Amino acid sequence: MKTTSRKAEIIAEASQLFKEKGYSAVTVRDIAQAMGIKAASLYNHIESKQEILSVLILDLAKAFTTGMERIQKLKNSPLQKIEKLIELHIDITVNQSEALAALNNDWMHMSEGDVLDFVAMRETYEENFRNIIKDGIALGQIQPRHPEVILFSILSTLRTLYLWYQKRGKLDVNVLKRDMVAVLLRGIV
Amino acid sequence: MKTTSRKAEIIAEASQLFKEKGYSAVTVRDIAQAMGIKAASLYNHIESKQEILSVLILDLAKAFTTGMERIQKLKNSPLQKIEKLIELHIDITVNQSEALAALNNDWMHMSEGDVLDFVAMRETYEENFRNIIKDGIALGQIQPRHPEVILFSILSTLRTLYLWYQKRGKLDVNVLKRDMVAVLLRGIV
DNA sequence: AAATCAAACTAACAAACGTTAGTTTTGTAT
DNA sequence: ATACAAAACTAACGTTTGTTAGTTTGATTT
Repeated sequence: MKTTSRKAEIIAEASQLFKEKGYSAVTVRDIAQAMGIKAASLYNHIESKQEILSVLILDLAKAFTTGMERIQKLKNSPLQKIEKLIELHIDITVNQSEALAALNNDWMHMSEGDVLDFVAMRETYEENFRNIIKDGIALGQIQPRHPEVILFSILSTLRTLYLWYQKRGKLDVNVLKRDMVAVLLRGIV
Repeated sequence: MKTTSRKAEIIAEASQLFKEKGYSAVTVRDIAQAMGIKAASLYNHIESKQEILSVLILDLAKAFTTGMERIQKLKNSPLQKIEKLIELHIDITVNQSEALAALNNDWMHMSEGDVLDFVAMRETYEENFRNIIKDGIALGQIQPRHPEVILFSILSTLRTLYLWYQKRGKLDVNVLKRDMVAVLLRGIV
């Protein structure tokens, strides 16, 4: 009863190394050693080192896109949608912090075509997020500040959450969601 | 009348490349080409590729430490000190965005000793920031939420500001400061 | 017992890496 | 003109890189 394919194991092991040292500083021999095999053996399962990176990043990008599409369809207010988006990021962070590191730091090392796909998905995601913020401002639910500053402030916090979660003793996810929503939406004063 | 040393020019050029591709993906031949010289010629001015990275990161870390020490001595309230810290980060971002990228992403590629120095400086900085937040909570100036969540939320936004500043048409610095202070301290609702 | 198949292995490759040694060029001061 | 120092050059080095080719191992199926 094999539950995970060998390829998936390799990708999981590689993602941890990528998170620690970055894609370019990790060699295929590092990955092989972490698996307890020789470097050449990896190529029975993967096409290239770059393929590992692309699988990691593009799968995760799709998860964000899917989540955004689901939330957009809800009959909620803009503010409630932003709460859902914060929860989406936290859920993904908790389950995929290694892939998140690669997505944040190493996307430019994918093949040219994959980079184009990724950047397009990213821009669409940000555009959708920005529109929800603008809707909230139009409805008077959100303060009339530059939407770009609001978007950036929320997204940068959520995107680097993976660096803190785990270092600080893996806080309870529900407590984290509640506190993050409070701080990001209502400030600290 | 030489105004900048050749070494400083190399470090400036390298920092731009590091920002785009990361330290490990940039070769000394890349740096040399950007300077219009051969790779070996670099070594008339620098000791190693790693030295460039360490100069970039440790100089910047010292700027943060110095700024923190100056602000701590002020006779201001905790909230006013946090405002000053936000302004400190923005000033540094505007003037040194390339070095900030290296500090955020490539500090682990310095020599072992330099990494230890850097991590110690970083922890001290965060500890001082956290204490200011705690003072604000004790005084009732800041809402009684987990200080760690507040610290993380503010710092992660400020640390990744370099990714947005410039992409979004180089906003006016004073406008940026005002908006960032408003969003980070008073939220968006 | 024979055949199959996934997954490991050894050996080697050409290219790219950071760095060194020694030499030549270039501009400035004597 | 000569001397000097800064800064470039050519040539090469030993390693490490990602990857390929062909072979062996070990378990499962026929």
